[in-house]
Amino acid sequence: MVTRNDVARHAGVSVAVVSYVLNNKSFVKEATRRKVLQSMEELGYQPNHTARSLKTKKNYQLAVLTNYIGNPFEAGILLHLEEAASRFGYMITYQTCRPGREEEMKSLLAGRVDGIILLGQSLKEETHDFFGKRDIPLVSVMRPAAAPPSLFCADVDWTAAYTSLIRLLAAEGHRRIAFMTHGNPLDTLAHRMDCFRQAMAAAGSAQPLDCMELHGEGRYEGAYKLLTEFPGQPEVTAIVCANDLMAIGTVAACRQRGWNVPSGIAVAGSENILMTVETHPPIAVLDYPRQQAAYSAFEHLLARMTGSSALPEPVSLNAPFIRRESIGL
Amino acid sequence: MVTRNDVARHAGVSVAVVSYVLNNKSFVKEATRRKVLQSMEELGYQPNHTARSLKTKKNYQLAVLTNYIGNPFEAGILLHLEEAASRFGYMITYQTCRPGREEEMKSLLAGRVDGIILLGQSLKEETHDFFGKRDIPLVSVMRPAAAPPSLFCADVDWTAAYTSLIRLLAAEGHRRIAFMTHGNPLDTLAHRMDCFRQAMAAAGSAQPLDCMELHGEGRYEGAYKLLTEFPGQPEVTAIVCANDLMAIGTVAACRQRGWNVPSGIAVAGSENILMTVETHPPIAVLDYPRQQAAYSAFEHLLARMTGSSALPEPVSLNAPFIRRESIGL
DNA sequence: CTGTTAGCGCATTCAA
DNA sequence: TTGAATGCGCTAACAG
Repeated sequence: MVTRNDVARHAGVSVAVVSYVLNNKSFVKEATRRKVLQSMEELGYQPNHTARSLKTKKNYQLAVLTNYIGNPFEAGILLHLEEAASRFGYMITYQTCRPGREEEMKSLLAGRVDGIILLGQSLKEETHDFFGKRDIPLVSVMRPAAAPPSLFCADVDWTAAYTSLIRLLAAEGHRRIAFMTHGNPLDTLAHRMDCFRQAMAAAGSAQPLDCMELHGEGRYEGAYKLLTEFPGQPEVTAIVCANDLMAIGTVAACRQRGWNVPSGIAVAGSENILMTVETHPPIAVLDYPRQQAAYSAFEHLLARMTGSSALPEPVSLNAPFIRRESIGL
Repeated sequence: MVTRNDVARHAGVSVAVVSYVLNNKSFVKEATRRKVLQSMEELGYQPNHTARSLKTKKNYQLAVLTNYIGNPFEAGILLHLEEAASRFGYMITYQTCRPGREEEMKSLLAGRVDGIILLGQSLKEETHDFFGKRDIPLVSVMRPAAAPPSLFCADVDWTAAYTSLIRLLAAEGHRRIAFMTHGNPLDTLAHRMDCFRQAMAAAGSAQPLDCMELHGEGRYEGAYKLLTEFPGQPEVTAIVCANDLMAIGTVAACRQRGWNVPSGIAVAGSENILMTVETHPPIAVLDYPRQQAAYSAFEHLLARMTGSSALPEPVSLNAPFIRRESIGL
C-alpha cells in the first residue's frame, strides 16, 4: 500500500503538504501542488478513508434500517436515499431490522456511521438514547408507531389522505370498510391504521361508517393466507390496505375465492408500487411520494450531521389518490 | 467518548488486557476478564471499529454494485446477500453502478471494503486490476457480458435453461421466437442473449427456428415503449424476455395493442419475481435461484477474503421452468 | 497471565 | 508557504 509518506518522499515535500493538497488548502504554492498531484498519480496513491475517519471522526457513511427490502416500496425509497446521499459523498449501508437485532445493531453501527435513517421502525427509547449520546442523529422515512417526539419523520399525512379516500368510497355507497394493517402494533403500518380510524370517525360524523380491522402481516403472503382462510367473505364492501403488497395479496385471494373485485368487494392500496398497475384488476392506490420523503429525510439528517443550525421543518407529504378498476371506474 | 483507556483505568488493568478480553484471548484470568467486562458495561464502552480497522486492515464491510435496485430481482439478491454477510459479521453497502461512476467508485471503495460483489456489471479491465492490486477480491452474481476469466460468477446455466424452454416452445409449434434483451452489449442480459442464441442454434439443428432480437433496455418502461410503438406486430409467435420486468412490460404492451397473450403471442420471463404471478395473464418464467446465487457468491468471496486456500468451485445454477398462462396452459 | 510500547495513515497545531 | 511533531483508538509483539 502506498501511503502519504511515500508520496511525500517521492515529491520531495513533507507529509503535511500532501495532506494540504488533498484537503484543498489554498495556501499551497501552485508548483508544489502540481508536484504532489503528479507523485500521487505516478504512485497510484489512494487516501485511506479509515485513517482519515479515525482522525476526523466522520465516516461519510449512513445506515438505513430496512424491514424487508423485498418490498418494492422500501427498495424504491432506498433507491432515492442513495441518490441523495451520494451527491454529498455519503455511502449507505442497509441493515434488516429484526426485533432481536437491536442490541447487535448498536455495536455494529456506533462509530461506523454518521447518521441513521429509519424506515418507520419503532426503536426502544434506550436505543434512541444510545445514539443520541454518541451524536449519531436519527431520522425516519415513514412515521414509526412509537417514537420520541423529537424524531424527525418524513411521512404522508395519512389522516388527510385516508379522509379523502373514505369520502370517495362513502359517496359511492360503501358503509362497511375494512382496513388491513400489519397486526404488530409497533409496525409503521400501525400508524397508518390509527390515521385511518381517525379519518373514519371524522367521515362517520356525517354518515354512519363501520371499520373492521384485518391483519395481513404487511406481506403478500400474509394477506393472501388471511383471506383465503377467512370464514366466509368479510362483511364489508371495501378493503383498504395499509400497504400495496397486502393489497395485491388481497386481490389474489379474492380471485381465488371467487369474490369479484370491485363489484363484490373493492380494494385499495396505499403506496403505488409498480405492481399495482399490472394486477388483475389494477389496484387503486394512494401515491406515496417516495422520492420526496427520501430527500427530505436525508436533508434533515444532513443538516443535523453537519451541525447546521437551521433544521428543515417537519414535513407532511401529500399522497394523491389514483383511481383504478379495483374500486370500479 | 469512552475509550479502551478509560476502561483499563476503571478496571485497574492495562489497555492490553482490555484488548485481550475484547478479542477473546483465552489466556486472560477469569477474574480479570469479569472485571473488565463489568467496567465496559458500567462505562457504556463501545469499541471503535474505525481504529480497529486501521490497525487490522479489515473492515468487515462489503460493497454490492447494483444496476437498479428498483428491480425486485436485484432487491431480492441484495436481501440474500445481506442475510449471508450478516452471519459472518459483514456489513453491506450498495452502490448504484452508473457507467461514469467507475472512477469515483474506486476511490470510494478502496480501503473501505474488504470485498466487492458485482451484480453482473462489466467493469473495465483496469478496474479489476485496481482492486486486484489492493487485494480486494471481486465476485459476481450473474455473469457479466465481459469479465476476466478469473472472475468467479454465480449464475444460471442459461444455455441449458433456454434450451429446454425453446424445446418446449418448439414442441408446441413456435418457430419464430423473439428474445428481448437490454440492447447494451455490456449489460449482463447480453450474456443471456448469447446463451439464448446458442440454445436456438442447437435446437434449430433438429428443426428450423428463427430468432429475432428486441431491445427493451432491461426495464418495464423500455419494453412497453418498444412494443407499443412497434410498427405492427413483431413477426414471431413468442417472446422470451431476458428479465421479468421486460416480460411484464411486454404483456402490458400486448394488452394495450390488443394482441392476445398467449394465443396471439406467447411471453416468457427469466427470473420469477413475485409480480409475474399477478399479471394478467400470469407470466411463465424460468425460476432464478436467487438465494443460491447470492450464497455461493458470498461464500466464494469470504474464502478469498479470509485467504482460504480451498476456493469453492465455480457453480452453474439450475433455473427450472414454471409454466403459466402466458404461454398457454 | 499482564503491562509497555510501537505504530496503522492521517489532520492539524505550532514553529520556522 | 512548509515541516516537525502529536495523537485519534486500537492491536500485537515483546518483555516481564
